[in-house]
Amino acid sequence: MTDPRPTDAELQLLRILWSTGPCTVREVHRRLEELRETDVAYTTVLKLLQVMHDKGLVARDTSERSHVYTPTFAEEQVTGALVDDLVRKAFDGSASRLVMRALADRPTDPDEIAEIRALLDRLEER
Amino acid sequence: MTDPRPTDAELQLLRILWSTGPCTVREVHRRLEELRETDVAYTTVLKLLQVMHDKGLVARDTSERSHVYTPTFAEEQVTGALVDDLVRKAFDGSASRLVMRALADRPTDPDEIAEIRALLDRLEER
DNA sequence: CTTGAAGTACGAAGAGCTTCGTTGACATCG
DNA sequence: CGATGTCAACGAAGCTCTTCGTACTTCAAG
Repeated sequence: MTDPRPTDAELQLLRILWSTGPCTVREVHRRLEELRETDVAYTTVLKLLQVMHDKGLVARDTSERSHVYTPTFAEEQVTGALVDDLVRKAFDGSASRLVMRALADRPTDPDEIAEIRALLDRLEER
Repeated sequence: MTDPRPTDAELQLLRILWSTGPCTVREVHRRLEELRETDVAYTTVLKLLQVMHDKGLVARDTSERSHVYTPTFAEEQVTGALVDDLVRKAFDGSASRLVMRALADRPTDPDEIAEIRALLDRLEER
């Protein structure tokens, strides 16, 4: 199992793949350009996806001329790994310290607060 | 105001400065080597601190021959900026989504859960 | 005054990330 | 068939980050 921690540019493409489902390079490129304002060369996206394939971050179906790319890790796995990484490097391994910092000095929706409470309830049941 | 987002190596040094207080290069180097197992060249730490000074991450007192370095940002500011960054890049700007991910699939101390609840209470009072 | 220790400054190498141009294969339409 | 458009592959350039060696400065001890 490879390390499921993408770089920034890779994460951006993964987010497109997660939300859209399996895509050709052309589709990813189109979605990327409409997401950002700026232009991006087609070959930039192609190369990035090839690199991601080498790293094991995406699988590809080459049966058609236009290859189709799919994420190999679920979104929860990848974002979880990124959170782990930050917890380790910036919060001495304490996830709760990260949580406190994420909530402090930030307006948070009451509904979301309730949702977090519900999760805490579930956690305490073990 | 410069961007208070350090790289990984820079963060490691900042953490030493935050916990120990203003330090000379020599002191940071010693603390770093005892923190990690591996050896690090003295000039590596020196160069890193110089780069951090150029970026505005640390201030230095050059009145003595051994310069003394101090963080220019508080720990809360820097870790907060890192959290912001991750929230933006991986969670579509939703801090609560990051919180949920940080708590899911992770054994969390009951005391810490209580602490988070207390914070949520305080947040809701506004 | 000379020598050695401790310090700073500087340049450069190597790695990884991001971007893109060029090339060659392949299909499609006239 | 030949021109045109689409695609994958590849290499390379430019950037940042990290690491370290070398050279220069300063100070103190003999």
